[in-house]
Amino acid sequence: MTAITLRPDQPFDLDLTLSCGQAFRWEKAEGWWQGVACGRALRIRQDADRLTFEGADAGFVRDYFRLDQDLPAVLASIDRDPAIGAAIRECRGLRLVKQQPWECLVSYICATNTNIPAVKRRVGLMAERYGEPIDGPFGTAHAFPEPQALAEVTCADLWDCKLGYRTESVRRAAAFATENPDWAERVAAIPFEEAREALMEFRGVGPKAADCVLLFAFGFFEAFPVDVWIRRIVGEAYLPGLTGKNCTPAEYDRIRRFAREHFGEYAGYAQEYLYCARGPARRAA
DNA sequence: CCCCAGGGGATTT
DNA sequence: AAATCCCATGGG
Repeated sequence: MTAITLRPDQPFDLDLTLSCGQAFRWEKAEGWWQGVACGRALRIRQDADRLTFEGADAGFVRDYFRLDQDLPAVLASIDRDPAIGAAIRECRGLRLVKQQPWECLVSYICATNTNIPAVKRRVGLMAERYGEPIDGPFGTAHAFPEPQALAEVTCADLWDCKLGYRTESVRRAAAFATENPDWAERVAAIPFEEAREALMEFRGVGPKAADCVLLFAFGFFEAFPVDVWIRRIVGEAYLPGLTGKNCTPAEYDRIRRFAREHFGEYAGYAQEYLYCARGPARRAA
């Protein structure tokens, strides 16, 4: 068991961070969050400025939760109007965790046209069946499977992980990542718009999934994923001219380019704060 | 039971 | 380029 004390000038809210839907392998039980991240089975809780955890060292925890990113500076940079200002006041301490590209890519392929519990189920089944076992603080957990492990799974068995019509997309991504193990390094090394195009070469990855992976795994904080909630929120607060119910490609581009201009280089943080403050989690609660 | 959720791809206009 | 349908699953 390890504990670290958070700096008073660097807010962090573990509950908001893990419950806002950005990562799919966390569950809260009896006051503790437990999950698997980057091959570590981690159990962690927060009491005010104290973080207590087991399953990883302090360096990993700081890195995964981006505790060294200057959050007040980020929030100050996006705080440009009353709507985002309210979201910041409500969700201060929410941080974007640093996910692994491969797991994040597959997770968001599995997230198309579906809800968060279903994504968790799919990712969990793939890990449980094909991921490396990890002895951790809550029994045997499983790492997310490496590309080769998934590439060797038959379509029928992948289908049985409840992937549905996404099965073929995951299978192709696994084959590609097995043959091109440096794919993520190459995406990380090129400019944002090019990286976005590169991710959309994957079958099953469109604008929304690409923006999520760019934001959550590659640290492209200007990425602004647009789902129906964000579309609704942006339509109400910023772009009242939005028409129709569906987000057409042209409309998607209009929203994300507006956000990049309006919020600046950390537009992705604005997206998370708006989603967290006014999206489905809050309305349900 | 039906409806909603609600992303990407294929097809058609 | 825009509109329409379909895909498999989970939640209300």
